[in-house]
Amino acid sequence: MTDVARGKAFDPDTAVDKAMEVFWANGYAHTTPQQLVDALGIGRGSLYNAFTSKRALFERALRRYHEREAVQIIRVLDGSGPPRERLRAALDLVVTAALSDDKRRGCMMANTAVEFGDGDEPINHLVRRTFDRQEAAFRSAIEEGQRSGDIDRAADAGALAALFLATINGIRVLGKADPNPQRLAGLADTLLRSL
Amino acid sequence: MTDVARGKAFDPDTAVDKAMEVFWANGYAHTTPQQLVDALGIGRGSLYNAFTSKRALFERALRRYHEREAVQIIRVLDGSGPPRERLRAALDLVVTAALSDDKRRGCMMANTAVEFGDGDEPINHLVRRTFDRQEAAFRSAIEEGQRSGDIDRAADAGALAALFLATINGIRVLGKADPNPQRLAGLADTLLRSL
DNA sequence: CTATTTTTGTACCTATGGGTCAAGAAAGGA
DNA sequence: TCCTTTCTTGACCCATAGGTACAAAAATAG
Repeated sequence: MTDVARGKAFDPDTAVDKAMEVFWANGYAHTTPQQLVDALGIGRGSLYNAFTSKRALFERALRRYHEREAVQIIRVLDGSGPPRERLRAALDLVVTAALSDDKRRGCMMANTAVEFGDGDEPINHLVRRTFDRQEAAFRSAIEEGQRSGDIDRAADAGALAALFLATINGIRVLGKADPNPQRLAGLADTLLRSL
Repeated sequence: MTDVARGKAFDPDTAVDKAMEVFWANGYAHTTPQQLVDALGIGRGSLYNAFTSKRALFERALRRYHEREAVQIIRVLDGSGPPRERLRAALDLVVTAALSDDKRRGCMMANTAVEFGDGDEPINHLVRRTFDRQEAAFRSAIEEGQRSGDIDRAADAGALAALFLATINGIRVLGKADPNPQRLAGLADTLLRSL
């Protein structure tokens, strides 16, 4: 066998987590290599050696965000218990996040959607997938509620799911501008009442 | 009288309009002085002489956006005709904009809210004011509908207005990621049906 | 202990960002 | 006509962004 070489001194996985925090809080353009170096606690050379480029690291961070954060809402929706309550829990998750987010980071997916638009296909693709999945989860929960009779069967579950998706993203935007409980706290109720 | 000097060769008002387009399409961070120089058709020096800084020009551009674009929705809501129809027209305005926006510019207010968060008070203030006014306009229209009996009087007009505001901002975000008519076209209907 | 391979960190590099400035040009008054 | 004032322009400037190069260090199989 050929000789085995030195191993990494830092855990790349943890590093991606830290990078995620930085990008999440600052956005892509407003994040500098220096901030990443400081946050990850490794040298500049190691950073580029391990992650190739700022852009590539961002993509990994965004993917990580999807796995760690964006999926939470899906888990809640797919959970057990009455569908209506799951819908409420999902909305509450978003509202609570918006209100307790003192750094005003918002949602990294929404932030990225806004910052990149269609400017970068791989990234845009990730964002779309996240939105699509969340929408699908909303839809499943709504349809389940319809089957169990909790939710009006005449309603268009797909359309409602889209409305839920739009609303949570709206909450994220409003939270960025003004995390005002007066405005945000009642939204879950109001939206649920319309079912 | 003191001597009169050379007049400006360009119209600052028109220039702000042009700057608005650039910032709207690219965001603040992704806009370079060079792009502004090119778009305004004036020299670099003139630009800084007339507008002081990129930041200051952005603020003027954002203010202009408020006057020119963000107010449209308020005008529609404050207009005449049945309140429900005005609400629909306002929502349609946003949906149509999202779907026909081939540059994916989205809404400059929402974009700015996301890009800056609370990072810049004067700018954040502008964004908040726009949102507050739009929310108030939604509320007025809803209350008018309640008085005329078109809308359930038991509903909380303020809460509904917040939901409308969140929804239009959500539409803007979704439009950025994926201007998909399947998802967006029905939103106005769905939301109105909940009244 | 050594040969091999990979990591590490710092010094370095180039391009661009955002901004300033000096030298002329227009426009009216004396 | 010359003067004063303000505008215009392109050349210039500095700091930072984003990334590379390379010498030193470290880890492991033998």
